[in-house]
Formats: sequence, C-alpha cells, structure tokens
Amino acid sequence: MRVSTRGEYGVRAMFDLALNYGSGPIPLRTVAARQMVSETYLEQLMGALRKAGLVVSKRGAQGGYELADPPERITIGQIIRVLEGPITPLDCLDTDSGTGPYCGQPEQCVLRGLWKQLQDSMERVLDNTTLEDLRQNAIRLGVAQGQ
Amino acid sequence: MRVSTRGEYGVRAMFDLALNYGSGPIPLRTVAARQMVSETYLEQLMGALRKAGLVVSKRGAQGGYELADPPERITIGQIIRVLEGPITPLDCLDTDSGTGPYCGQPEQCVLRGLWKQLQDSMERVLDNTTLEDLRQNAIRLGVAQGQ
DNA sequence: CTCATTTCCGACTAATTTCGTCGGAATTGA
DNA sequence: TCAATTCCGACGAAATTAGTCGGAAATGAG
Repeated sequence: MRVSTRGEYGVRAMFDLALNYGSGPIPLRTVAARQMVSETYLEQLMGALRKAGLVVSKRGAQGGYELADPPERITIGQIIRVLEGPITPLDCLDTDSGTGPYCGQPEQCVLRGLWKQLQDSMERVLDNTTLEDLRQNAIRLGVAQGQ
Repeated sequence: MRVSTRGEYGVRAMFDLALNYGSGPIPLRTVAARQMVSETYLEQLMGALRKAGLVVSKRGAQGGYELADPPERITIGQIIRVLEGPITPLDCLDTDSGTGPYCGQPEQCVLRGLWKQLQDSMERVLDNTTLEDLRQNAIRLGVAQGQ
C-alpha cells in the first residue's frame, strides 16, 4: 500500500515546477538539488511525464522543464498514474486490464466491493488535489518563497 | 498502490472463516481449496494472523483455524496491517518508524499533508469494514451458502 | 563557430520484495 | 498407532524498485 519513489519524487518535482510556474523552463539540475533527489533518476521520471503531456521541455542551454498546464489544471492523480500506473489496490479492478484471474463472476465477488471502495477513496483524494492546492498550502506555510 | 497477494489472500481466507464462524476449526486445506490459493502459502499467512491474535488454531486431526473473535469485531484494517505492515502511502507518515529521511521539518512538508489525507482515506475504509459487513454482503448476494 | 548546457535515450545493474516451495517436527483425535 | 493437521525455518525464483552510465542531439551565449 505504498507509493514508490517514482510517485513520491515525481510529485515533488511537479510541485517544485508549480512553485516556479511562469518563470520559463527550469533545468532538472535545479529541481533535483532543491528536492534532494538524484538528477539522473529524475530524468527518467520527467521523460515519462513529458510523454504523458504533463510537462514540456526545452533542450540546450537555458533549457529545462515547465508545467504543460497551469497548476490548477494538473492533479496528483494524473502524476501518480503516469509514474505508477493505474490507481487500484487490485488488478482485477482495473477496467483497462480486464477481469482478474479468479474474478470470473465479478458480481459475485463480495471482496471486489471492498477493494472498489478503497480504490474510490484513494482516487477521490488524488484526483481532487491539484498542484495549485499544494502551492496555496505552501504559501500559507511560508515555504514557497525563494524557489 | 497495490495490495499484495499476502493481503489479498489473507482477507479472502479470513472472509472464508467468517462465513464458517461457529462451526469449529476449519482445516487450511479446505480454505485453500475454496479460495483457490496455495495451501502452503496460506500456512505462512495464517501463522502471522495467529501470532497477531486474529485467529486461533487447533493442531492434529479435526484441527484447523477459526476466528479468534466474532466477525463483527475483526476489521479488514487489522488483517492488512498484520500481513502488509502499516497502512501508509509513505514511510514518513508511519509514527512507529519515526520521521523519514528528508522530512526533518514535518510542519514545512506541504506534501506530507497530501499523503496524510490519502492515508486517512484508506484507513477510513479499511478500519470501518468488518468481516461481518462482508458476510452480510455475501448473504445478500446469495454466495454465502455451502461454505 | 564553438562551446557549455541541457534534454533525450536505451541499456545495464544491484538491492529488495514478492510469491511462493520444501522438508520435517510436533500435536491430536479416532 | 496412524492419519490429519498445524508449526517452523530455510530456501529459491521471479518481479519490481531504484537507480547508474555513456553518449547522442539540440540550443543559446559569446
């Protein structure tokens, strides 16, 4: 029931970009240093986020990454799904991957209801929190300046 | 963000025991066959659940496992915690294990609030669902008979 | 033009976790 | 006495996680 470092670092990097939204591309080196994560590892993650259309990049000198959309239009759920796959406690709930091995009769699967509830509650949090929400919290706590 | 087979199979086994609560000890062989999971693997899981006090066992012929308490007094959260450890998206939220590596200033950690919200929403579901709730659903769906 | 900066890409590796299996000892009721 | 059953610890294969590494390509500044 854990978020791996992919999700964790990815959200932190996106949060960092949100705090700096509007000031042009930010090099990964800077983000990695501020968030204290490996730059080469972040590179991997940002590649995925770029292909998913959540960030845009600019190569070369004065290049870097920035959010593809304003912070209020990017949710944590989007980020997590790109980096960790579908938000689901059990594969048999993931509609994309079809029914699971023993879930031949989903309507009879009492436990499916339980896991579905769990999934819904997770998605409710992650899909209703935007980077802007986090930015506002940062401002309120006074940790947004200087970045 | 997945429940591993430990949690999944464990919940299924406990659900099976709940459906049969009151009829004396049930041998693992029976539970494993009904739930279509490996018997030797289940053995491992039941050992943990027994040590945690969620089931009681009886060795030898006519032995087996039964719930240590009535189904309405055992929650899914209890089962998951025994088999998967603390319910927390990030280790830094787990009060037992102290603060995480970069969370030296938890009050400044904006993201901590997000992960805490996620944790709360997961625990709300898992700690408020009992085996009896599942049993009632099974009865309502007509899948409880014969077990 | 050149050069430092920076993204981009794919392959590789080490560590950890997951998902079990296996052999045998101990207990117990028939 | 014997079959059924839990109990226990060690073992192992496969998958996942968490990165590293080397180098190619692009680009702005001087």
